[in-house]
Amino acid sequence: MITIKEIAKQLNMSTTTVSNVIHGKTGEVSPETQKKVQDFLDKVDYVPNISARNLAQNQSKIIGLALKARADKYENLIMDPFVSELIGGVEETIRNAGYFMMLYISSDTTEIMRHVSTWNVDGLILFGMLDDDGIRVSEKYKKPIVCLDTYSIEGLKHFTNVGLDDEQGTYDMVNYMIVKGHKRIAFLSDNQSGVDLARLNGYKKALADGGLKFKQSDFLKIRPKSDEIQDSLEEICRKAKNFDAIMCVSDLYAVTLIAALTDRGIRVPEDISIAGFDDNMLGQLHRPALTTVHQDVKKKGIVAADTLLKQLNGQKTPNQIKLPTHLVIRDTVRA
Amino acid sequence: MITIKEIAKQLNMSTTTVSNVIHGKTGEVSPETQKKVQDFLDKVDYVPNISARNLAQNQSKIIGLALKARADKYENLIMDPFVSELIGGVEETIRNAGYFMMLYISSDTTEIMRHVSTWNVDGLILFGMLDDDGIRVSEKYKKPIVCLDTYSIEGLKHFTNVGLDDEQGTYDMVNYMIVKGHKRIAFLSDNQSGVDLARLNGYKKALADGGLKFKQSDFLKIRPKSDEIQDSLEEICRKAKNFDAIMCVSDLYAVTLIAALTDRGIRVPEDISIAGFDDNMLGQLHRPALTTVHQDVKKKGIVAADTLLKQLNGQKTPNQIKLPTHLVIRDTVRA
DNA sequence: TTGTACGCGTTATCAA
DNA sequence: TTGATAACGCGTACAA
Repeated sequence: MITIKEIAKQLNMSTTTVSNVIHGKTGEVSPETQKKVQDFLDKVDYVPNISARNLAQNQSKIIGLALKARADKYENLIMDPFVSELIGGVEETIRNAGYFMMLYISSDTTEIMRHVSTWNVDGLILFGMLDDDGIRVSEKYKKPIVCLDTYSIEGLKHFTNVGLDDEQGTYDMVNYMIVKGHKRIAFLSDNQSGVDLARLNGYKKALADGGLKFKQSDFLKIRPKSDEIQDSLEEICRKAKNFDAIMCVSDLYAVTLIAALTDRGIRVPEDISIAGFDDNMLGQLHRPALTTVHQDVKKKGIVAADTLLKQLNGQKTPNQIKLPTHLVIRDTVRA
Repeated sequence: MITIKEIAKQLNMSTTTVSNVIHGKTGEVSPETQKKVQDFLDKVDYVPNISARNLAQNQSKIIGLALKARADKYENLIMDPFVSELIGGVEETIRNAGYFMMLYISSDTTEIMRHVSTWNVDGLILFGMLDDDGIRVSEKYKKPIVCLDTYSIEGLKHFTNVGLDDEQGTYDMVNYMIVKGHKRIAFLSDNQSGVDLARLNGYKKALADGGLKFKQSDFLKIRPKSDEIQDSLEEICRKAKNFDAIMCVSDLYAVTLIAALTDRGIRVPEDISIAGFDDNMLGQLHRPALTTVHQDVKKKGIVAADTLLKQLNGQKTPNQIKLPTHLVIRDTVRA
């Protein structure tokens, strides 16, 4: 691990000169010395010490990707194909821009913020924030933040959010179900806030526009914790008799539900139609192939990272970026 | 971002004292001053600057998780449930031990090593290394390394490898197939080195022990690149007629294959039996549920991180750690 | 028990 | 065109 100081000593020159060559400030140094340094550099393959650089420049070249895990979903979070696709998109974009990515998963916002400030992280991508988190974050942290799939959180409103046209997505799908003759359509999710709420609203709107009435019992709540999910599915499958179709809030839940239904002799789509949301490999590899709402998760990650990079360069970015969705009609909704 | 220096100034004492209190060196400082500092600390919530600390101590508290992506599989790598489960296990363990995780994905070993040395990473978890990578890595990097699923790579032999009893896993499954009356059994994979080779060997051994002969044509090669996979599957499905069963090297491939077979009217397990390897959600949610070899991927990540942490504490660790596998008999191998 | 002073590797300022 | 030197924030040996 050779240092600039050491190089300067061996070459009988000052650290400034070496540093200038390293940073390509060609105007500041004569061609001869330039070459001399460059040759030496090639020989010893010098690697800068980022800690020292960070200290001197008060920046870190780190972008933090903080995933807030709901306690009841932690085990699922990292397994969800959604998350890994997202990470893939973000990591690639960040790396290509010469930044580094630090991944932090926690259910404790305070902990996340401590982590971020010790490392003097240059920018932050936040996923899974809700309720009062926003205020605490924006109090502590004064650098660029991009949120992902975050709806109207007080205190985060002045940050850019990269999201999806969730409402339109479920609207289109439920509308499609109605057109195909389904009347009793349920909605399945594990909560009613944020993204899930938006998708629920799209579903309700489609019902209303189709002349159907939404009843509280049309909302099916799934409890994803591993010690509750079986009971939860049992209950949902019992209620399934009352419906022609179920709009699920994610592909994961759709596929999980279909498996549970199949185990109980209820056929999809003959007995009941099921649709998902995400269009990930879970549904693509499923047979019958899952009818679902497509979103480009990797793109979401790329756009989020790109937006943050723009902010880091001092550019303004819009308050909301909504990526489109489209229907992927396959085989789990009866035609 | 308050600094120790600033705190010392405001409290009219030296930085040493403040630093001592922060590090709990209670013997060095009187109870009164201790309390005074502590109170102040709580009020301003001081966060240490890690860059400065790293520089002073020549360590980073960072553990690098480097995933080497084969160029032909990059898009699949991050989507594979295997990787996200692994990341989950590693991240959690590292975080609980007070370390930080830096994730780096690349197909270029040199790039990975540059990254690692700039950050002065304290320890490294390496996944997906092969061939000559090992030598280059161990030349550049003199700190603890733990490899994951790495077989006998020259130059990495003196590092601990956390792996699986891959050979036993496929042996057990193929043996089970034979017991159930299958005779013409193929093996499907995308390469024949490392983990895949070990699993192939287990398969061959089971064939031999069952009195069956292995022919070169029993190896089915799948090409996972998105522009080749369809052709590849077409070819494999054509060959499938010649077999009673196919042992797939992963659940992902097993499920992919079953979907392709189903699309062509070939039924599993009635017409052909399929087994996977991994036991991830892909197979669990599949119907018919996938018969597969179980491995605990999250545990693998945890063990790898734990092993590295031990080495960081100066403990010796064994050269090889092999986690067990066991059969999960479900519905895709005909009884 | 407390304080002073220096080093870690880099960048930046300013003088030569 | 080059070189001294100060700063970044922290830890620590050593002096008081």
